[in-house]
Amino acid sequence: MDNGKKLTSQKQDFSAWYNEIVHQAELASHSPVRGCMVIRPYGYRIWELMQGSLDAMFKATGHQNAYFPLFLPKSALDREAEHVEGFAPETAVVTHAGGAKLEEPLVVRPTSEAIIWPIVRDWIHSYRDLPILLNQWANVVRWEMRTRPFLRTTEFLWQEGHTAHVSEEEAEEETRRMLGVYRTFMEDWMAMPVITGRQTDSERFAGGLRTYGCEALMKDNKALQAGTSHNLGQNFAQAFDVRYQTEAGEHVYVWSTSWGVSTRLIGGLIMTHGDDEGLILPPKLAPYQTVIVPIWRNDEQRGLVLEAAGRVRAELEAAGVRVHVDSRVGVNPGAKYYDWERRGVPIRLEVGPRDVEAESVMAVRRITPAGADRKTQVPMAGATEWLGAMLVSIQDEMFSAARDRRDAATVRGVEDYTEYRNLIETQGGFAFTGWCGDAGCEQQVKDDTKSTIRVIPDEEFRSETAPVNCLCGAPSVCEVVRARAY
RNA sequence: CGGGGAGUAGCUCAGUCCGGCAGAGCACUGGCUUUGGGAGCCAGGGGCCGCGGGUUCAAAUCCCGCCUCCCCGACCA
Repeated sequence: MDNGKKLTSQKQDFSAWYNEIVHQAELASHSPVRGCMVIRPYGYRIWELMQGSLDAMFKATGHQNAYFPLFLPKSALDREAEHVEGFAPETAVVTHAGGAKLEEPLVVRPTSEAIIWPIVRDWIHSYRDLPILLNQWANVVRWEMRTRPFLRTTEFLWQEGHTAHVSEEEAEEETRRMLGVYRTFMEDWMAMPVITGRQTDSERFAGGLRTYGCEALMKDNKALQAGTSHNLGQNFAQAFDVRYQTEAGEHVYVWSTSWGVSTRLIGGLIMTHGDDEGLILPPKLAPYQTVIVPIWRNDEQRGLVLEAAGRVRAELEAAGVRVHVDSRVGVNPGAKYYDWERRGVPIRLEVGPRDVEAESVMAVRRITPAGADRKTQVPMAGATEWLGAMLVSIQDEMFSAARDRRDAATVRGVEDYTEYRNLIETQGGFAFTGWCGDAGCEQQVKDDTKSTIRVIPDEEFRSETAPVNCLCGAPSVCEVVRARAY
């Protein structure tokens, strides 16, 4: 399963630590194709669990799944000027197919607005056809210069929501609603706290009106944009002539939105919770919420222990717990412990002859640091209730720990530029500062410190007293969150 | 595209300076003994030494050309 080596220290080289976890926890493999990734079954199972809960939330907010073509005619992408300018440098283009040169090149979708709206426009005639609330689970391709497993890959899996509305207010409401859905998912399922807010114009979706995002802070104090929600205004409706007839009989353009999260979230999960022993998964997204490791010395004990393990498993399964019995022969219990710790399983249950005798199981929580007293003896009779409650508790503890770490790495009220630069270069983290609103100033700080304005935070995240000045000394027009980011 | 590094077994690499049978650890296969924190012994399998050319009796090693990957920057969900 692995090469038996300890992980490197995350303090020394977070990037190497991250890559080792990805490989040792069997989440992904390198692809022979540049910058692409192979998601292995264990990693894909995490994605499936993410898909499941997100999809349920999309359905609960009235959305329906659909599927649209992988290829965009180049002319369609060209329809929205800012959109094509934003995405053209990173598109892959098919020029030949069927043994001949194509009359019109096809662009492998970097996002699907340019294929969805030319199609969906024919579904919309009247105000009674609106809103259109669609979601697509798909892969997209963006030819980025630099790639990292899950965080930035040439090809990635995601969901993209696309909606059309009768008014700007409705579109804005939808944009904000889905940002909220993302936040709920990230915090309640991933146990990853985020700051929500609006992006500055320089970070806005190409062709959109307003972009909102969720920003998380990784363990190395770098920010990760975990999801975005865009109010596209009428830009795409105009580009693709998507109109409807109002009650009064006028033909007017729809207001559209789009929003997406990707397999990048798996990277966020790793970098929010992992430690030197490997991955740590929140119970709600763990392929196995518990793994039972049977321990025996001879065939007789093996029979007894496996029988007891089987009973515990059956009871847990009946209670809806995702459980696995690691009954591999010829692998020592210790080796199994390391395997499942590396793969982030929240609770390990050990069942040996002594436990069978005492009618109990030995439970070990992944989030408790290695040490003498981390094992808890749990009576077999109440094991299912104990474990169910413990999974809930672990989910909460993980969120609290991540939020505390994020808050501890957050600084407010910095106005002096030297102090800011020093902060970013030494400890990193989120810095709440003022901003003059000038894009030139934003760019200057970026060039200078490699840090960017991550988000203009929503009200609940703002400081009690608004900053007076921007880092440049000019009066601040709004508070912003700055950080170095992935 | 600029700066640096590396291509040898599934993985991590040694061997290259100074040419002479293709190597180690881990992983894998079989056998026996083991199993409460990464088991031991024995026996095996596995190679286009990145690619092409050149020098030489002889090239992983020297020479020429090419390709690829990784790291740091510029781009980004």
